[in-house]
Amino acid sequence: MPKIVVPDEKRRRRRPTRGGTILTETLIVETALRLLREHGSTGLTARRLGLALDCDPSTLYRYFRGMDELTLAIGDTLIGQALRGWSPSGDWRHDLGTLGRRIHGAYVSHPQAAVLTTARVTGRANELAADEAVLSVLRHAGLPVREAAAVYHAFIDQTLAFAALDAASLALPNAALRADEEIWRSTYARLPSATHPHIAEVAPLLATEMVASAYPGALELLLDGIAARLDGLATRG
Amino acid sequence: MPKIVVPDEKRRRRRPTRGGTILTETLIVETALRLLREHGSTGLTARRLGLALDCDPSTLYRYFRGMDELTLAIGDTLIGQALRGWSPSGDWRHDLGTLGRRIHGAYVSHPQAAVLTTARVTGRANELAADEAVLSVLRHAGLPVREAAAVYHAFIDQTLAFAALDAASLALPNAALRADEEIWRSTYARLPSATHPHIAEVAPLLATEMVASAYPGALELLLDGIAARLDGLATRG
DNA sequence: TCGCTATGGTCAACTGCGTTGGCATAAGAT
DNA sequence: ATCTTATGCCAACGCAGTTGACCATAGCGA
Repeated sequence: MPKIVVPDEKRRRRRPTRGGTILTETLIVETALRLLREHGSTGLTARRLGLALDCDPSTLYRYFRGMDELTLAIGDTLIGQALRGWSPSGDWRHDLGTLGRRIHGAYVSHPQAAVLTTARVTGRANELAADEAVLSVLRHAGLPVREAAAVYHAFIDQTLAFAALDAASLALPNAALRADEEIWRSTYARLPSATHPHIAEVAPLLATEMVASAYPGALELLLDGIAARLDGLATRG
Repeated sequence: MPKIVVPDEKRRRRRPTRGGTILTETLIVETALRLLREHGSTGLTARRLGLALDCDPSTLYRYFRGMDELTLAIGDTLIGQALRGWSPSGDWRHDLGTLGRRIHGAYVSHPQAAVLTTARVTGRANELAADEAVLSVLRHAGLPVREAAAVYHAFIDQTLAFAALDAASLALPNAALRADEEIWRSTYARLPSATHPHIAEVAPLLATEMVASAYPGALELLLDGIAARLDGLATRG
């Protein structure tokens, strides 16, 4: 068994599969993303991936140590998509806002994949680049190391937390989604005001309110907080 | 197979299992919580649950339509634990803070279970009670219906989002946890300052910073925001 | 007290999952 | 042309959720 997995760059012999396709790490990841989109966050299986790539499932173990490592590669690809083409403008507020929205957006636009990876640390190239970018913006804005660390933590966790939550509800398997919608219709929308007066009162409003993400608002609040902290530093010394 | 599942209150004939235990919905849920704690968030299986309860896995289908419905019941139990013994003090800021910390705390104290349920709508009794409580606090604080709906959305999503993220990292399967820690040690802590200067600079700080949750701070920010909105309402009319 | 019936527990089986060890073969070096 | 070995394939293992058929018995009406 392949205890050793050859990294993509080091591969020399690219032998085509039974069906003629030539495998690549990126081809595998992209196909995995497609399967996730098509079949939901539990729909990525080694067998299905093998079928889609027209290769044996076990072949995948030549490229990744297991499904977990494939998951990490998928996560890093998402971060890569978020950063593609970005460069700092020099305005910290604008840059942080853009980074946050881009990362959140990349995850949310692949909700089924995001569910699998938001809470993981990949340590791969794109993740490192993103962290470096955020920290760089904070330091150039004038935050001392200690404050930069704290703010970095809040910023990245809030971004990932909302990404995870938003992605999770977008990515529910169809059955669960229908179940949740059904609960909304059959339970929340019909609650008698005798027992649940306040829910009954806002139910119609929530129907439109709850579909949008609360992230943009929360992000602005956070940026306000950072601005206040920077003001404090400037006036005090 | 049992298309019809008899709700717990309606059960009449409580026949003991092969091993003598008498099944209950709550006994099943509590055993499930124990299994989740002991075996991680993927460690709850029908077979294992049957083993722990000394009954056949298929028996569980007499109580829940499937593992998904059991999951929802587990989620509602968590919310129930969060609210147990709580009653409003009348001070909206204190009450909202307490509700947020209790809900976040209940999920985080059962991280493996939280991972499965944070993004689900159960529509069961405890969830409804929690929603009603939050909305009630907001309305009594003086927020008009429309604002209450928006703030409710931000509040509950932020609480759940951080709960989901914090729980997810606490609940990683041991293998993944070790993998992530290893990445931290082998990659982040050793990044050369030539390529990633800002990460290298804060790496020692982050080691202590990243273990704590960013939720309490984020919650206070949100409460500040609500306070400001209430001030605006008071002075303007 | 007796029997009927529906509840609720059990058994065996199906499909699909990740993963592994052994094997075959073609790509690339010589 | 030949050799090595990287890389793909095959068969199999154990475990998952779920289902249908079967059976024991609790609790009811007589």
